[in-house]
Amino acid sequence: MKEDFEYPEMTEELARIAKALGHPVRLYIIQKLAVMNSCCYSGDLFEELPIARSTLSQHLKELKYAGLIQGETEAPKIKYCIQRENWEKARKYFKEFFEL
Amino acid sequence: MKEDFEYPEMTEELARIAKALGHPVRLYIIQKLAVMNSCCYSGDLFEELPIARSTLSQHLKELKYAGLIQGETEAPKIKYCIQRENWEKARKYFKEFFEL
DNA sequence: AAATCATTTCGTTATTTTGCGAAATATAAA
DNA sequence: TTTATATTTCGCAAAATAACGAAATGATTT
Repeated sequence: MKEDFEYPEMTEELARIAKALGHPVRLYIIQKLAVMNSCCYSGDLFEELPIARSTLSQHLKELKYAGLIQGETEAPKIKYCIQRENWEKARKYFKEFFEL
Repeated sequence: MKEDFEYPEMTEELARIAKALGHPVRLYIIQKLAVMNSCCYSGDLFEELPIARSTLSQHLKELKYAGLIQGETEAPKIKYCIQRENWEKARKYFKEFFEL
């Protein structure tokens, strides 16, 4: 019974998203990109945030891996924007989770 | 300028909450307690989840630390319920975050 | 007082995360 | 083709997380 336990539908996916949002730097970035509906370059964020470029890059990578953002080359920069499709899905999941 | 950087209001708190929700076991527990509006004992959860009691206890501790749940002694058991006040705050924060 | 029950804390191990600076990559400008 | 620009990857270290079983705790029943 406990061997073949499975989490209900959303649970694992929602946990993954929550985890990706579970760091101030990443939340800050998402806030900027999704909530304020803007795109930006790694360099822009570096100017604002008190962390090294490489650290920032790691966080961007994680958000990308989680599917929440996407990077579009605009050489020599990379323009990061929200990944609308997945973002909407995340919104929906959280909404369901919170008010159901 | 970057030395005295500060995250906007909610950011750190929301990140803390998101982090606490960022694990399937913890999300499952919250789902049970908050969404289904039920309380339960550690033992109940142990029966369902495929993890050791001690591991479960750790997760409960984290959720308690994050302020999302509270434990009320009902000896020799401990009845865990959602911490409504903080839960509503979390809801509000997420709501703001997601639809603003 | 001893045995039982529900749960937590402790000690340990393995893995992941967070952070940095240095070096690498890739493109554009000189 | 060299130089400059923007960003990432690499290699590393420190800290946090996740997991377990064994031992401890605290309350209740026998």
